[in-house]
Amino acid sequence: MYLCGLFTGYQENIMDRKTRVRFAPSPTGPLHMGGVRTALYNYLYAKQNGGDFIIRIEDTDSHRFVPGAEQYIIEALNWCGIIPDEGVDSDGHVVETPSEKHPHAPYRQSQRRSIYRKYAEELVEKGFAYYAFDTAEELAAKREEMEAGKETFIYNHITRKSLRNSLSMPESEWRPLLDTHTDWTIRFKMPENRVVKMDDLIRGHIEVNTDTLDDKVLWKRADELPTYHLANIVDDHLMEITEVIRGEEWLPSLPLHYLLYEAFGWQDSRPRFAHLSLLLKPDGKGKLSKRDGDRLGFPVFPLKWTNAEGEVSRGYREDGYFPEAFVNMLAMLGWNPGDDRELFTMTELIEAFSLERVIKSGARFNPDKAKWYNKEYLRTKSDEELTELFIPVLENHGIQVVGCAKCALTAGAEVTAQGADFKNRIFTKDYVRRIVSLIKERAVFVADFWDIASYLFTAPESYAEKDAAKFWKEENYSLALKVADFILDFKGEFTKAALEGPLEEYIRGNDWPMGKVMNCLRLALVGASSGLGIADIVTLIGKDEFSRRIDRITGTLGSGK
RNA sequence: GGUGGGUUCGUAUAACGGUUAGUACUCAAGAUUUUCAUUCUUGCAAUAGGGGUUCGAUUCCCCUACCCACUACCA
Repeated sequence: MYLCGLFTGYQENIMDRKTRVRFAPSPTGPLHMGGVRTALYNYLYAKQNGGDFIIRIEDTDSHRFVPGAEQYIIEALNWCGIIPDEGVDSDGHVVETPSEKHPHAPYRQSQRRSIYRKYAEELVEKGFAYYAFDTAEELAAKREEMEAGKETFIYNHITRKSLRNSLSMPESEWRPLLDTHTDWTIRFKMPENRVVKMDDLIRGHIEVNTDTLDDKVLWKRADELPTYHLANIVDDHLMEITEVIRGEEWLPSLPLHYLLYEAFGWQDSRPRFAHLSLLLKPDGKGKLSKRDGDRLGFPVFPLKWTNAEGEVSRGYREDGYFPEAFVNMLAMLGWNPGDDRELFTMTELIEAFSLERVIKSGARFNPDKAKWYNKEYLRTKSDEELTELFIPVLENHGIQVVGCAKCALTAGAEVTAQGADFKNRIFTKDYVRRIVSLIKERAVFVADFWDIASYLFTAPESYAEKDAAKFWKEENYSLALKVADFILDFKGEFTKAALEGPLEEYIRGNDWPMGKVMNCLRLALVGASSGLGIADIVTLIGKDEFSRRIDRITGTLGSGK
């Protein structure tokens, strides 16, 4: 009866509370895409439940701090559209002083130092923890010694008696050490032979015997900082976190965390836990690492990162991925909506997400699928938007884009009716937009536009040998030149719609081989036997440029007629 | 080694204990097209192995194998 009452008390308590989840990264380097996924799932869960998504920086390891990592993490999440409700201000800085919107500041654990010591000592007073005076060297030696005898050293109820701590020594002996020594720790006194019963939102019921666990360090005197375990429980409690959604690597520490909540007397408000599986490398075995990205040619980080040694790691953003595509791809790696839908906006993800449908097993990352997502998102973008994105790419290739024909004049060029000045490499935005609308279905990234359509901005500099050998034959190009003349003499409106029909009629009417003739022209215009329809190309580049390209190829490849 | 978690086509995944085991990516073939690409159609391809429970197991239980994590005064 008593236990039953406790249980319902816990349930009611949790049910009444506003959903509050946190993403608590350690600023030890750039945020891995697996980390982004964890943040995303937290965010989706919070928003679905009308709750808060909180950022907390877990920088309790002073030795592993990496400058810039914190800012990187915030910027990466921001790029993904994962916007925190609490912990980070609108300028992207971690909040350091409490306010109405950020009542639990500071959100950086190194700035919450003073909070943790009293909690650690409370545990000692209650008998759930103790002071340990063994130096790191002593423990390492002990560990080595036991491993030599093929035994595993665990700091637990068996070994702690023979080690230097407040449990094995008389108080008169250890008490003074608290002042004279500066490298003692507070360790959790792991109970003997107790089965901890836990529930995970994704994995279900789990039981672990405490005899397999060790007395974890909770607080370090040397730097006056807690370890992850203590800081995490204290902060989650203080920040009123309702669900902890984190990586699988934390599952083994869950019993400790349960026991800590119990020791503090917080078991009734303990958050619920969900442990996410890891992201695995595309091939072979093991988890996804930066090396796999380098080896297989894809980013593992959301944003580009340069480390202290100057090594650069590519990012999804810099590689040309749309954040929506990246987020969508990540969401589907380990979760599915239960039906065949694959394309989701953030809003749709918030609606459809559920922890129940998160997959337990590790998910291999598939770079091909990531590209497919980008391709799908690329074609949903408007021509205007894509044009704006394409312009910087063009500029990198020495192409100038102007707003209109008049603007071209002020830029010292005169564009054709189509909006092109090939000599000065100046084109109107409208010209670019027409091209974008024609080629966007062929691309995965905006940067691909150049590879696909450079011939619409500059004449080909070389001609694909294989294609030339196949199509540039006397019987073909003599006919192609006649077709070129037909196009040049075309009196109707010079648009694809007007030209296409008559052009085809002309060739078929003469009973000429359509494929061969067209590819001859294409070779002259594109430099290869690929690309848009001839009518598209010529009406885009205009008669002058068309004629120039025909002349060039006859001199280059032809018999010099 | 110990503890915990996991295992459906190559990959991501679907399937109240009853399906010809579905879908997407990749790959291949075909159709369309003036080429390429797109698009469309088709195809290849999976329940790790062994025991149970059951009329019936991808689904529940056990064992084995394999994979992953943890086993730090790191998170």
